[in-house]
Amino acid sequence: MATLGLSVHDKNLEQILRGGAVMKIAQTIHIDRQCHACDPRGGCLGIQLLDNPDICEYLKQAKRISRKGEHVFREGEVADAFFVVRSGSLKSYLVTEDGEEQVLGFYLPGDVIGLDSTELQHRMSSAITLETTSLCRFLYIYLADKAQGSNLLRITSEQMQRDHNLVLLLARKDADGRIASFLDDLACRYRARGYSASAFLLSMSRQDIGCYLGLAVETVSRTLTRFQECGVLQVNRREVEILDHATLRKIAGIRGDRFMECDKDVELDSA
Amino acid sequence: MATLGLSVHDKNLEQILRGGAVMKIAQTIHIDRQCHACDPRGGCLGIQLLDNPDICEYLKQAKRISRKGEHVFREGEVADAFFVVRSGSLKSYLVTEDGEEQVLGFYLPGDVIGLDSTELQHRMSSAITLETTSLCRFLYIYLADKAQGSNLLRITSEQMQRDHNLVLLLARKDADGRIASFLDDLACRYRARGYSASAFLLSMSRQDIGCYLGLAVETVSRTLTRFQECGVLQVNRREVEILDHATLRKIAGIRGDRFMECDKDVELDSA
DNA sequence: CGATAAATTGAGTTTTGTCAATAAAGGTGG
DNA sequence: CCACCTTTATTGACAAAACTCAATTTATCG
Repeated sequence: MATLGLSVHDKNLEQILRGGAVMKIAQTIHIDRQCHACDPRGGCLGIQLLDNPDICEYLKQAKRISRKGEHVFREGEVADAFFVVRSGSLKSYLVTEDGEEQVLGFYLPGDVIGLDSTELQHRMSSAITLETTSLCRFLYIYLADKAQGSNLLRITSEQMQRDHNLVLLLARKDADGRIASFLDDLACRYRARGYSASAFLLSMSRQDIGCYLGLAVETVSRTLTRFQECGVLQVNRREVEILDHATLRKIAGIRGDRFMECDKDVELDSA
Repeated sequence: MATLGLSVHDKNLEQILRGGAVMKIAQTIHIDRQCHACDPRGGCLGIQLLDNPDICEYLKQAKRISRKGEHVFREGEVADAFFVVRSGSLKSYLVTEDGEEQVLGFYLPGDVIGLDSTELQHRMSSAITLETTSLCRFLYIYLADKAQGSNLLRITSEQMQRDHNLVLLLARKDADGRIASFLDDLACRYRARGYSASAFLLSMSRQDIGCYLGLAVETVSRTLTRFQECGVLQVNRREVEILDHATLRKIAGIRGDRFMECDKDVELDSA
C-alpha cells in the first residue's frame, strides 16, 4: 500500500536536519538538478526553508513515489510532515458525517500539501494521488525549530481548518445545515471563551450571515423563523437562545435528514 | 477613521522587538493581567509567539480600539502585521469582481486575523469591526525572524488565499461560474509551471470535480458539454482545450451574466 | 420624532439535484 | 489479443430547494 512515509531512516535524517554531527555530503550541493520539478515555484522548497547544506542528503531520501490512488496521509493519523509535489497530482479531501467526501483542493507539481495540521496534531484531511506522483517529504519538527515552538504553525493550521470547514459547509450542506452549523460553531466558540453557549447576541447582521453562508438574507430569516417554530431555538433580532442543541447539531451534521415540518418529530441521539 | 495602525512609534517598537538594546521594563512582566481576553486561547499570544521580556512594552502599545464599522485593514493595502482580538468582534471579507461581498469569517476574542497575507505582500481580504473592538497588533517582521525568511508564512498564506477563493466560488458562483473558474485556475497553474494553458489533461474525475465545486457529477458533465457547444472549449473525457479563454474568464468572474444560449453572443472584453 | 436601514413574510421562477437509462472507456483474465 | 465486467461519463425528465422580486413591519440613528 503506502509507498510513502519515511522508513526506519527517519531518526537519522532527523538528526542530520537538526544540525547533527554528520558533515559528509558536501558534494551533493547541486540539489536543484534533482528537484527541477519544483523550479516553477521558485526553486527547491527544501533549500528555501531549510538553508542547511546537510539538507541535500535528506532531500534525496525524502523523495517518494506513489502510484495512482494511494493515500499520502489520512484524516486522523498523527501528522509529522508535509509534502511538496514534484510530479503528478493529488487531491485533498475530508469526509462528512454521513460519509460523503468533500474535495478541498487539487495539487500540482510545486504545490505544498499537508500544512493544515501541525506536529503532534492529527491530520484534519486526507490526501490521495490522482496518478503516479512523486513527492518530497518535510518533517514539521524542522519547521518548528524555525517557527519558534510551532505556535505560528498552530495558528495558521487552525485558520486553515476553519476555512476547510467553511468549504465543506458551502459545498455539501443545504440552508438548514448551514445555519445550524453556523450557530453551533458560534455557540462552541462562546463556550470556549467562558460565555454562555446557549444564549448569546449575534454581532453580525442577517446580511453578513447570508453573505458568509452563501445564502440570501431572506433564506437566513426564514430558516431562523422555522427553527424557532420547531422549538430548536428562540430568536429575536440579534438575540439567540438555543433550546435544543442536540437537534441543532443533528441538522448541522447530516445533509440527508431534512428538517421540514414542526409536527414531524426529529429523532434525537441524546437523552 | 482608522484608529488602528501603529503611529510613528513603530520604528522604536520594532527595534525593541528585534532584540534591540532597550532593556528597561522588567516590571511589566505580568502582561497576562492586561490580556485576560486572550486567556481562553492559551494565554497571551504575544508571549507565546515572541518569548521576549521586552515584548511587554510592545504589547502595551500594540493595543488599539476600534468602534463599530471601522476597517482594520483593506484588501490591496500593504500588509505588515496581523491582529489578535481582545474584545468585540470582526468579520473578514473580500469583494467579487461584480462588487459583491463575500464574508470569509467572523472573529471573536482570542482569534487571530490577518494571516492570509505576508510581509511585503498586499492584503488579500478586508477586515471590519462589527462592534467596538479591541485588538492587539503584531508585526510580521518579527515572526519572519522566527520563521526563517518568511517562506513558511508565504506558503501558508498562499494556501489560505486559495482556500478563500474556493469559499468565494462556492458561496457566490453558479455552476457555470464554478466550472469556468476551476478551468481557469487549472490553466493558470499549468502555465505557471511551463505547460500549456490552453490544452491539458484533467487528472481528476468528473466526480472529483463535482465534489470539489459542490456540484453533482451530472451538472459538471452538462456544463462542460454546453461550454463546448458554445465554442468556449473542446472537451473529450479528460482532454480539455480552451478555445476562448476570454469568455471563460468572463463566465468565471461575473455571477449575473448567465451564459445560457449559444446563439446569444457574449461580449468579450478583449480583441 | 422622522428617516433610513434591517428584518420578516409571501408569491413565483429558476437553477440544480435526483433518479434513471445509456454509452464509452479502462482494466482483468482467459 | 479479445471478451467481459466494472467504472466513468453523458443525456433526459422531473422535483425541490433557494433566489428574486415585492411589500410590510420593526429597529436604529441622527
